[in-house]
Amino acid sequence: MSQTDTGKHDVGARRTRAEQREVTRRRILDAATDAFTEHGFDGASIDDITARAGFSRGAFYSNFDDKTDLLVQLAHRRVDAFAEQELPDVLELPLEERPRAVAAWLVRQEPPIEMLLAVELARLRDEDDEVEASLTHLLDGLIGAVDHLVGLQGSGLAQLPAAERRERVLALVAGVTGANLLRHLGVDVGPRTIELVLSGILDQDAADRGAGS
Amino acid sequence: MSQTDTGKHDVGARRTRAEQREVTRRRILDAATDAFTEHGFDGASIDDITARAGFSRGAFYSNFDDKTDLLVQLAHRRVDAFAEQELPDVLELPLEERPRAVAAWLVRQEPPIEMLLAVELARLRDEDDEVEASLTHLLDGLIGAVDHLVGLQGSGLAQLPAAERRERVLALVAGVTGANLLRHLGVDVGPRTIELVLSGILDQDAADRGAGS
Amino acid sequence: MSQTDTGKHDVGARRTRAEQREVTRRRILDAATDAFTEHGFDGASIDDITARAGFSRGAFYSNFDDKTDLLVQLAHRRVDAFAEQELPDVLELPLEERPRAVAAWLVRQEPPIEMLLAVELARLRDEDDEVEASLTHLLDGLIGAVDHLVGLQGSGLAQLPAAERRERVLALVAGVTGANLLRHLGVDVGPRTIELVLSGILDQDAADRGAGS
Amino acid sequence: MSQTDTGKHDVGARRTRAEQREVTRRRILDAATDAFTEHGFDGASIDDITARAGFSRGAFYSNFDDKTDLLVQLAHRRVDAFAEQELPDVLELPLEERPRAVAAWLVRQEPPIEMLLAVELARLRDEDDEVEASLTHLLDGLIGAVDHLVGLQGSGLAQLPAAERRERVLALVAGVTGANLLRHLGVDVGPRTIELVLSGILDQDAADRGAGS
DNA sequence: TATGAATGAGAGTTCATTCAT
DNA sequence: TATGAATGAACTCTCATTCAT
Repeated sequence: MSQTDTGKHDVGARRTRAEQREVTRRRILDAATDAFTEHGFDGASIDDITARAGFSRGAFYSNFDDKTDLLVQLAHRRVDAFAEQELPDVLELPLEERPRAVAAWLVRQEPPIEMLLAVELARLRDEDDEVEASLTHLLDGLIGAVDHLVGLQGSGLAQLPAAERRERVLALVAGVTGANLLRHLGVDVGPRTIELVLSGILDQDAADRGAGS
Repeated sequence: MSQTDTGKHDVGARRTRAEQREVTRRRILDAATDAFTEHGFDGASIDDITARAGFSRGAFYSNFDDKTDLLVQLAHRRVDAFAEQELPDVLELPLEERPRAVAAWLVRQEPPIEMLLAVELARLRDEDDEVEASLTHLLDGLIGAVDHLVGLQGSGLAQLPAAERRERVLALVAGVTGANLLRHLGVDVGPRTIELVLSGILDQDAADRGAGS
Repeated sequence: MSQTDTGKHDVGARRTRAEQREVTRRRILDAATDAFTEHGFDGASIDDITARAGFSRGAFYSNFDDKTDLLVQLAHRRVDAFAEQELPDVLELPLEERPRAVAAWLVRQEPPIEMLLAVELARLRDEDDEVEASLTHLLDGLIGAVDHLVGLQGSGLAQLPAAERRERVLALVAGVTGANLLRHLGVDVGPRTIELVLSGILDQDAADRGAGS
Repeated sequence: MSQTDTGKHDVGARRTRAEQREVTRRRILDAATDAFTEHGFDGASIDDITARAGFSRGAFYSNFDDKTDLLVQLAHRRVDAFAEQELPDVLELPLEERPRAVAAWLVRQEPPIEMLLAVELARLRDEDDEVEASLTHLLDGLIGAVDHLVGLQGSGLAQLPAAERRERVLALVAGVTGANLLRHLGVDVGPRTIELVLSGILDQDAADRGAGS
């Protein structure tokens, strides 16, 4: 959005400026993550967010267009972070242990703020095209990352027809999303629960049976 | 959504005061369901809700303590409605068709507003004991209904140890919840996806494998 | 203040309509006195008042035009009660004891709600002619009663010129009003304080000196 | 709330902001004085007050916590103003002229809003500790100022025992307060009335008589 | 006469946003 | 870039009042 780069006088001071700006942006985004988790998008005020970050409200408007822009930037950032992280090296494990390994990895993805952001983006999408794009980007990023993970399985599922494979991926995302939501609500959901969800989907036999129906 | 005519002078039925009050309450609750789905709890104003219901703002405060009370009442009502409805008669079906039948039933549970209400209740629970109780009631109701459904399977899962059975139930709730959330976000999730989630959990073999690990 | 006697259909004594109405009015006026003392005119709601009286808000509008009317009626009632009560028989006392007797009597006039009512009436007088009349009536009643009391002194002050006598009366009213106000505010004002105020005004010598200046 | 100035660029035009803020505060307090006098505390709306001051409603909340805070600040300000002003130099006058001089000074203390503020503070004192403190401060300030004035008399009253002196002071405050209240209600109370009240209290003979009883 | 559901104006307050500094 | 005073729209909630019962 606001890339600025007013680079006219490229002295040494300029890089410091850009760096400082980046630090400010990051601190506000971090504070926003906390505030949104705690009070929701509407419930978190700009004042609350900037105060957490140690700034006045003015700093916010020097770095973001408005509150919606903050949401969009935050969503982008979360997708990028999600996509960039290390995936578990499941290929080295025997087939029957893979679900557990994937489950453990997914559970580690906390806090599950992505979906809360997504819900807000969905609410605002009619008012702003950029929001719509951002929501799509967020969902595609999540689904794509899981799809990539499934592709690593090396056998069976990797060779499923595209449509069936997408069903599997969506089922995985749904299961993990739901489990995270339940945890967010205070329900005691352990890795075992997620394993249960995953094992059925990843299992070749179940897959066959499902594909056959 | 189902705007009963505002005809105050009903044809034949003269309503008692209590009945009229109940009608008003129900229409406001219906309107709130729509408004919350569309704009979220914070985003939906009392004015919006009462206008949808065909009343003035004051009618709301004549029937509810405040906005939080509305949320609590709505949650109760949804749980009750969920618990009271007909469960699919899966026992008449062959084993392999049961997941699909259950999936179809679960998909029918629209709109999937329960979890959105739950998220708001979770946000408010620290400020109000009644909210905390309401959230617990809501979750227990959902989990209990699914548990009851699982008990109807008549074989296999019904005889699992309590702990394992609870894991299965939570996994089912997580899967369906997540799928509904994805649909809410505009992702094209069909019954087939939910079947995939369910079949693995309900499947006896997968169950054995899961329990054995 | 709670007369209770919930028995709406009286067993023995069947009251006439007019009597019942008068009872309702009186209970509401009593409740209003308490509520105004506690929360002020604006701060006391019709609901609060009627609930204290054991009625619903509808009973209020069956007996009074509106809230302003209640204020007017209450003011009238207080003046009447003030005027009707027994005045202290100061003539039997020696001159130097009279101030104390009058002070004791004045202190007994609690709660000092008349002036609080007067302040509200003064605020509303521009909007309603009846209010203006009511305020005049209230003040004339108070001043008149004190004037009458002064007249009882039998000597000295009773024969002062009208203008000077009015000054004396106003000074008395001011002193007592102020003392009551201070008590209302929690200041520890005893009868001795009021005696001090009165003795100077009632005292013939002080009067002469005052008139001579 | 008390963000001490960032004090970075501390030398040039930097006072403007703090000064401007102070101007705004003062104008709102002035407007509030008028509005409260006219409509009372409950009757004066924030909108009315800020509009009189030439600001928008938001300016109010930028300078005060809430309406109660405004009341508290206003009370403090009035006490300070009262305490800081010049007292009449009564020592230069002959004894018998002192009451009149004091009366004239007291009458000059307009508008007599202090007691109206006090009544509101008394109403709110149970809900807020700061209000309680403010009420005490207000009353102590008024009583203290009058006590100081009495001390200036130089003879007689200045040497009374503490208890008796306090009675005298309270009597003075009561008299003046009551007279101001009557004026507020539209009663024609002149300086002569106040003189009457005061002369009796300040008078040495009356004092003796009072002390002797 | 008394009830209480419903009305709707208006209050206090919050908060995203602007802009002079 | 960052500050924070000021704006003003929008919100929740209160309450005097009406009216069908």
